[in-house]
Formats: sequence, C-alpha cells, structure tokens
Amino acid sequence: MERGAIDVGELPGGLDLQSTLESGQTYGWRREDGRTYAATGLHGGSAWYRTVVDGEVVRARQLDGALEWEATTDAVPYLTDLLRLDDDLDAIVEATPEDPLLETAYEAYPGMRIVGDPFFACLVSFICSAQMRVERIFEMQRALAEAYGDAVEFRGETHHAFPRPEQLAGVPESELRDLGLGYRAPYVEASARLLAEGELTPGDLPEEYEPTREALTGYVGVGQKVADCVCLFSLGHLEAVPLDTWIRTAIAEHYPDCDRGRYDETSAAIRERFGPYAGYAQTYVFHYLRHRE
DNA sequence: ATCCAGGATGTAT
DNA sequence: ATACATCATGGA
Repeated sequence: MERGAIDVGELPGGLDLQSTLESGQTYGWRREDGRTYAATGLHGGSAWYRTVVDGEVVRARQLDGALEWEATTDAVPYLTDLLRLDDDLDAIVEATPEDPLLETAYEAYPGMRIVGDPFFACLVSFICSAQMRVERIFEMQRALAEAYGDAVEFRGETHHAFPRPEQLAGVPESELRDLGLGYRAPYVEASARLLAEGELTPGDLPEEYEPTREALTGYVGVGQKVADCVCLFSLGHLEAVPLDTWIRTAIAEHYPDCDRGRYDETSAAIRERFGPYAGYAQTYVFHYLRHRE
C-alpha cells in the first residue's frame, strides 16, 4: 500500500472534496461511512471516499487542508485527473462574468471542482440519470459495479471496479432491470455493445466541443443533455452546459432571454452568458440550487 | 393517490 | 423539423 497527502493550500482555488464528489457530477466514488449529503448536510466532515481506476483502489479524504490518500499505487496522477487538480479555480472564478446567481453559487462552495471521470463509467452514469434522482443514480452505479465489475482486494476488503464495456455488452435486459435501471436497461446494454465492438470509441471523437456532443448522441440513450454531461465531466469540455431541469428553471427565472426554445440554441446562449468556463458555472448553480436551505 | 426525478426514443404531424 | 405519448422505479 502507498499513501500520501496533497497540500490543498497549494491548489489554486483550493478543494472541497465532498462537494466535488457528492454534487451529482460523478457516481464512481463511494463514501465509506455510507452516508450522503442528505444525512449529513453540507460540509459533512472528512469522510473517506474510495474508487477503483485502472484496477487500482484509491481512498481519499480531506482533513486539515490536506487531501490524504491511500492506494494500491501512487494515487497522485489519478487524483490529479479525476479531481482536475490542475484547474486554476481562482482563474476560472475570475473569468466568470459578474452575475448575482453565479457569485452566490461560487461563494457557497469554494473549492468545488469539475471531475474528470473515466469515459465509460461517465457515459453509463448519465444514461442512467434520465428522470432519476441523484441518490438513486449512485445506487444504480454501485449495483452495476458489484454485479459485473472486477473485484479488487485492498486492506482486507473487496472493492469493485466499474464494469468495462465488454462486461455489460450482451447482459440480458432483465438482469439490468433487476438492478433498478428500468427502461434505461436496454440503453446501457446497447451502448456498451457499441463500445465493445469498437464502434464510436473515445478515440473516434472529434476534438472540438460541439462536434463531440453531436457524435456522442450516436450512443443509445444519449441525447444532447447526457452528451453535454459526458463532454463536461469526462472529456474536459469546460464550456459544455448540460440543460437539465434545474438549470432550465434557473434560465427561466434568471436568464429568460437565453431561452431560445431549442436545446442547442439555448445552450449556446447560456454558454455566451456564463463565459469560457460555462460548465463550471452550470455545475455550481446546479449544486447550489439543489442544496440551498 | 398523484407527482416528480440531472431525458431519450419512436411516432405522428 | 417539431409536438406528443411512452418509457420503470421509488420516494415524497
């Protein structure tokens, strides 16, 4: 086992691990105490979180201005990617236009970062997110990992990686429905099968944001909103603004002139309003609106 | 019981 | 191209 700590004070803009991992961007981390935002409220302490990446187990917690970690290998490169520790949050906030809602949201959760999730796990998570509460999306991804993912031993405990595409391709629809996926079950299987057969792999995707979003709708169960989530939370397109129910309500209330009636045009308008890191702004607004009071 | 949740798809117009 | 019904599931 290896262990270490990252000085949060040296990260521009700091870090809020709990908000980063529990704000509905990523469903690949499990909080070891089994509790959630709903149970602990915001700033719920320094719980350990764990995930499996590339077959390596990584545990992490934030304590006294340090990001402590224990892992089966050097976790620093993984944490840097998964938590986007190289993002200059100060510069991102600085580049955000003056706006009452954005300023309130940024001030509510200083240090929250956009995640850089593994592609397939992110894709499946947000296919499953359709008409589903955040808490239940966590349960669905955990169920998928425990049912189909590789088991990895660490500290005397068994951890499960998220399944690879070939581990979900061909799984009977009834099995996925039994995990609570509902009508999303065939979407997950069909998209996994595409990847397992080498079609529409991440390497096939364009470089630019908008063509990438369009290409991602080639998966089954992926429309523009889910595609935007993958763009933002896995592919690093920080300008992507997923238009979910929360942000649509916010647009209606705060930016009605940005409502163009169509997804792509409304998205472009709000992107223009929110600036080059519009995705960051969107995620802060989403988290803020879901948890205020 | 009725409504809703980080929507997408198939079909009819 | 746009409007509409339909799609599971569990919690409030």
